[in-house]
This record gives sequence, C-alpha cells and structure tokens, in this order.
Amino acid sequence: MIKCPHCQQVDSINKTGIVRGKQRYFCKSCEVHFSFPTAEPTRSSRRHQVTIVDIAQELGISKSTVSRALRGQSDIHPGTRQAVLDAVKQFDYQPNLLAHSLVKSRSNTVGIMVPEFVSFFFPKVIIGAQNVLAEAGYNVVICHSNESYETEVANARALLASRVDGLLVSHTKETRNFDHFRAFQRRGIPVVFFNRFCEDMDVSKVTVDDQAGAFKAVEHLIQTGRRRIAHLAGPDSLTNSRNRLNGYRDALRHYGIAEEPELVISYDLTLEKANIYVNHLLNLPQPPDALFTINDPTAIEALKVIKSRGLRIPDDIAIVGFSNDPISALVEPGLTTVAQPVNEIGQESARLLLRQLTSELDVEPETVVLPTELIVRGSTVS
Amino acid sequence: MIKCPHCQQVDSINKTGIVRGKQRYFCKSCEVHFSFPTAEPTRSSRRHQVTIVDIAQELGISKSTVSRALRGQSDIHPGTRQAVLDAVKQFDYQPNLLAHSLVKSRSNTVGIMVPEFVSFFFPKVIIGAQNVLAEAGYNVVICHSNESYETEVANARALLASRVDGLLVSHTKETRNFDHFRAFQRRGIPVVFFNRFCEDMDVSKVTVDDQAGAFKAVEHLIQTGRRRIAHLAGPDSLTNSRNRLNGYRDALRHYGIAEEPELVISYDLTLEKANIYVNHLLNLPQPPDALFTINDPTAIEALKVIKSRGLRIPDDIAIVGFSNDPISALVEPGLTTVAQPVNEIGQESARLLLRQLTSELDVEPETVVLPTELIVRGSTVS
DNA sequence: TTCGTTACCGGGAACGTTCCCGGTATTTTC
DNA sequence: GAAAATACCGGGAACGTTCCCGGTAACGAA
Repeated sequence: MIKCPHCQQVDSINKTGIVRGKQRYFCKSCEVHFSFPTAEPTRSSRRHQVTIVDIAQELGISKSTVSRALRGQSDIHPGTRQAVLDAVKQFDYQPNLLAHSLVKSRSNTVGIMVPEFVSFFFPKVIIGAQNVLAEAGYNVVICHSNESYETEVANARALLASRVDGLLVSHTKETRNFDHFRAFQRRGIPVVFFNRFCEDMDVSKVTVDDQAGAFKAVEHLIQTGRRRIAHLAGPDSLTNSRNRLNGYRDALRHYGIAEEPELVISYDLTLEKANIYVNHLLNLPQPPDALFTINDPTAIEALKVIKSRGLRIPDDIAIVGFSNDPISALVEPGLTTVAQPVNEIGQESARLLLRQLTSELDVEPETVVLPTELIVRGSTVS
Repeated sequence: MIKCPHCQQVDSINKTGIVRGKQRYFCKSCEVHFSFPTAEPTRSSRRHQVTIVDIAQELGISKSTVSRALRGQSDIHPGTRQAVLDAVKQFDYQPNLLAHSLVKSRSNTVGIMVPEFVSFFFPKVIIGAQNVLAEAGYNVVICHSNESYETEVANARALLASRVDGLLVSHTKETRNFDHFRAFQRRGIPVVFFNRFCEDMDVSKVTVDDQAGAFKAVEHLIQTGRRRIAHLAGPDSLTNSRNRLNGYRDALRHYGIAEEPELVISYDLTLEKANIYVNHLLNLPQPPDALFTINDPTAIEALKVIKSRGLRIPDDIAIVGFSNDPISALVEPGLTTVAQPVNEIGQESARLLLRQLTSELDVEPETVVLPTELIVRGSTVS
C-alpha cells in the first residue's frame, strides 16, 4: 500500500504516470504529487574528498575561520591557525582549485598553443615561458594543434571553457581566420603571439628579425661565391615565412643578383614535400649552387637528398638552415644556420603576458623583436 | 550626520572602531552594529562572462531549462531548445567548465608528467597519449619536472589541487620517494607509469622489454667480433636503466665473456658527464672496442668525442644507442640503436588509464611490455 | 468523468571555496 | 567610566553549473 508522505493516508492515492523511469503518485486529500527518493549512492563508493567544512566540523569552528587560517593571517588567532594547519596535515586536505577559481573567476592558468612539439624549437620555447610563468604563480596548460586548423579551434574552445587567464600562441600553418583568438580578446583575456602571428590583431607579439636573419644567411652565401641561390620557403600564410623570403630577396637585390622564380619554392613544411622539391631543384637544367631553407629540419632533409645523389657539400652545393636546432651541429657536414634565441622567445612572451595579467588598467600591446645570429658550419665553407 | 540604517535615527550613534579600513558604528536604540557598504566595482571593469542564467533571463525561462537544452534532449521542447541554441550563438556563450567540474566533481582532464621534453622521446609519447585521450573526451595538462624531484612534487600537488581525473607519469631520475604519487591512489585517482616506474606501487605500467633489447644490442656487438664492450648506464634509480644493464650482463654471460667492472659506468644522463666518461673509457690502458649506451643522445655525444679524437667508427670502436631517435639516422655514421615503439607507449598508457577511468568497479592494474627492435646502422658495421 | 500518461518547465539544493559584514569580548584612550 | 579601538569569529551570499523533484497542461483510455 502506498502512503502519502504528507498526510500519511493510504487511500485516495492515485498513480500519475512514470517520469524518468520512476512511478509518481498523487494524494487527493493533500492535493500533492510525490514519488519515492532514489537510493543514494553508498558512502563507500562515493569517495569524498576532505573539504574545508570537514576540518571546520572537526575543530568545531566555522568554515570561514578555516578559510582565513589557510590563506593570509588577518583576523585569525595564532592558536586557531595552528590547529587548522595541523588538521590540514592530519587529514591530508587538498584545496579544491576548481571551487577557488570559480569564486575568484580566475584560474591562475595560462594556455600555450603550439602547432607541433616534436622538433626542438617549440618545447624549448614552452620551457622558457613556463619558467617565467611558474615564478609568477601561474600554471600552464599546453595544447598542440598538430598544424591543423580544426584542432586549433577546438583547443581554443577548450581553453576558453576552462577559463584560462591568458594565452600564448603560435598558430598553425593553415590558420587564416583568427576569430577563435579574437574571442579571447573580446572577453578581456590577453593573448600573446610568438614566432607566428596574425598581423591584423592588436595584441602583443614576440618574434625574431626573420628578414635580417635571412638577409645575413643569403649574404653569407653570396660572399662565399654562390650565385644561383635557391630558397625553400614556408607557406605564405606564415609571417616568418614571408619575412624570410623578403630577407632572401633583399640580399639578392642588394648584391645585384636577379631573382630566378624557378629557384624559389613555397611548400607546406612536411619533409616528404621537402624531399620532392630538393630533388626537383637538383634536376633543373641549371641546378642551384646553394640552398637556403625555411628551417633546419628542411635543410637536413635537403642535406640527406644531396648526399644520397653523390653531390659534395659545400663544394657542389651549399646549404643554410634557420633556427640552429641542436641537430644541425651533429649532421655531417655541420649545418650553417641562423640561430634564434629560443629560450628568450618563451621568456619574453611570458613576460609580456604577465604584464597584461598583473596590470589593473589596459596595457598597450607591444611587439618584441629578438636578434638572430648566423652560425657558420661546414655546409657552406669547407 | 550618521543615520542608523534601521531606525533612521541620527543621534545615539557611536563609533565602534575601524575594521578592515572601514569605520563601524553602533546604534544604541536599535542595539545594532553597522557600516556602509563599499562601492562595488563599476559594471565596465567587472567583465561579466555570459552565463546560463543570462540566457535564461533573456528568453524568460529558467536556468534549468537552458541547462537541459544545452546537454541531452530529455524533457525539452524542440522549439525551446532551438531558441536556447540561437541565444547561445548570439551571445557567444561559453560554458564554464570550472563550475561544471565542481558540481560533477570530475574535471575531465588527465595530467601527464614527464621528466623533460626537449628530446624526441617524451613529446612523441605525449602525442600518442593525447590522441587517445582526446578521442575519449579528456583534456590533457602536461607538466615537466625537469628531472627535479622537488618540481615533481610541486607538480603533483598542483595536479591534485586542480582535480585531474587521472595521471600518466614518468618520474625523474632523482625520485626515490613516491608518496606524492600514492596520494593520487589514496584519493582513487588512477595512475599509470610509463617508461620509468616504481616497482613497489600497485599501478598500471607501460614499458618496453629493456632487458631483451639490451641483450640484442650487446649480442649484435659480440657477433660482430667485439669483446671489450663498455656500457654507459643510467642512474640506478631508474628501472629501465637497471634492466638495460641486466640485459648487457645477460649477453656477456651468455657468450662467455667476463664482465669488466671498469667498463660499466653509471651516470646521471647529462651530456657533460657523458663526455667525461667516454673520454675516461678511451683513456683506459685497454680501451673498449665497443660502447653500448643507455640512450641515443648519450651515444651521439660519445660519437662526437670519439670522432674528435681521430678514432674510426666502427673500425676502432663500435657504438650502439637505445630508442632510435630520428637524429640517430642523421649522424655520420648512422647510429645502431634499439628502437622502441614510442607512439604505442603513449597510446597504450592512455588506454590503460581510460580503462580505469571508465570502469565503475575497481580494475586490476596491468603491466604492458612492448617489444623493441634492433636497428643496425654504420656505427657497428661498415 | 476519472484515471493514468506524456511532455514540459521551474524551484531550489548542492559542489567547495571566498568575501562581506555583523556580532561579541577584551583592551585602550581620554 | 564611557567611548573608541582591537581581536576574533560565524553566518550567509555568491560563483556557474547540474540534479532532483514537484507542478501543470493536454490527451487518451476506461
């Protein structure tokens, strides 16, 4: 028999349908609907993390007092404070950062988005940034978009949802629409671009003097007697790719060498394509006597191809890379390359971000350009 | 004149001290303390993220309904649902994952801790794991402990505080106390070790057959005629280091070669020390005719040292590394090495973790051992 | 009619913190 | 010796969700 939980009557109870798999009843005398509570999960299965109210109860004080004891020392008796600290240790209490962030509406985390991180460059930048951010008390979550625009957008959503306080980003080679980054700006979440950036966005940027670096590289090739200098450029969507191409052109122009369109190839940064294009260049009726590549992995792939074809480096063809990956010192011959201050890029990006995070008022975005240095090795001079 | 906010009287008001920088008053007739509210932050400065109640208000429905419309399709009118979806788009609403995690008491994130990630190995593992985890709807936060025990402990605290649902970890070479990992277990947060692990902990582990791999490497050296085979081993704290040493010894024993204590050196994995010890080995009265190293970076450092001393590889001395970093194919001569399935390590770790995360009941920890493969290159045979 | 059912929706507690503010007891000041 | 200041503490709202459960309307069947 069904008993009404209000009037305790047994008759005058009607069924009134099954909702969410549970029978509901209606008591005509009370004029009230009711159903029977679902069995709640057993205590043991429901693993309860120890909270601030647990310690409060244990010590017979209020949760406010515990909270006060835990952070700052205002309005708290030293004895109480110590008691709380002891209890915290005893019960192995861990503050719930989620709740903290929710009420403070800041997560103390910054997101870092990179297009990939198996190469040397991005990990090193991340470490540089992380060190600076950790010092300032920020956590870091790292996303890699795998050079895919879609995953980049998805990552951006995720970071937005997890309420990062700031964003450090180097976008993918596919990215042409930057709305997913503007969404951060719109919410007042500072964004700093490094290495690759969107020129149209009014945010802080950290980069190197790609154009000057490329100029130095090509100048070096010219000064060592090269005239047919090829350039394996990156995709046009990347600013640093464009700038390096500009530096290449500057140098040719400056030394009165006409640019041969057939010697400049833009490609998508995959090693397979690099392989194909290097072979293509070598198969030209008039093959180049030097090759300047967008980055070191490409240069090393080129080096492999060239050696496998029995050509001598640098006698038959010289190679210059970009970024001075550690690996470039290990290949045979050593790779001449343009070094960029990888660690500083990370640190400087982090500092720019911190400046915006810590300042009360709006700070003007800045652009920092770091210097490059030409490292000469056996791939250009013997 | 001060007016009591309760009885509106002007007299019979006393000051009663300044608390937290604000004057407090006491009305004798009401017998009540009061102070004047601090000016709340201006609307503009207080950037309000649009929430579920904002849309509810906008549409004149309750927040429960909005919440229902947003997830699942139970108990929601298609029309209402569409209206909510439109409003969400219009106001660019982003759900607050923090609040979500707080109420669900699960964050849908797993932490990955690695000792370093400039080398090839760990990034690759991370990517493998991340792909599997992303598929299952988990976010990933990556910590690197920089081979420092203290930062490892600090990272563990941070991950615990941010309420990760699970942990994938390869500990530092300094770690001898694993209490910071046991803390996760104690809270029911599953932990999976990969590559490096604590033998005493009852958790899932993913590793490769280090011992068999090392055996194959040393066997190869013996079969190519080497007899004085040195081993640059890793620190004794690492299981894989110990296992590789065991494999080395197995091979010697199996082929009846006596182990020379002076040819086995444990070191701390820094390249500086590697350099010193390789030189030390070469300076021995009877230098080794082969060198098996704990990993590829060490082998490559050795290669550099050996070449710089004018010795020929493999004629004077052969080298075998471990892990088949891409770089090992690029050095001159190519490095013979023991390949491990890097991507699979990450994927398998993630799968083991997911199994524990998704299962209702406790699952038994498993240990997965993945195979290795000897890659023969020019550093052992010419 | 009257009962049972379906289809929706709203109210309010809960998650674990922080913050504001009022209360009480004790001490200092004039 | 009253007024003012200090030192602590507790209550309760807030943060933005989800979840439970009761309420109402409309409809079909007995």
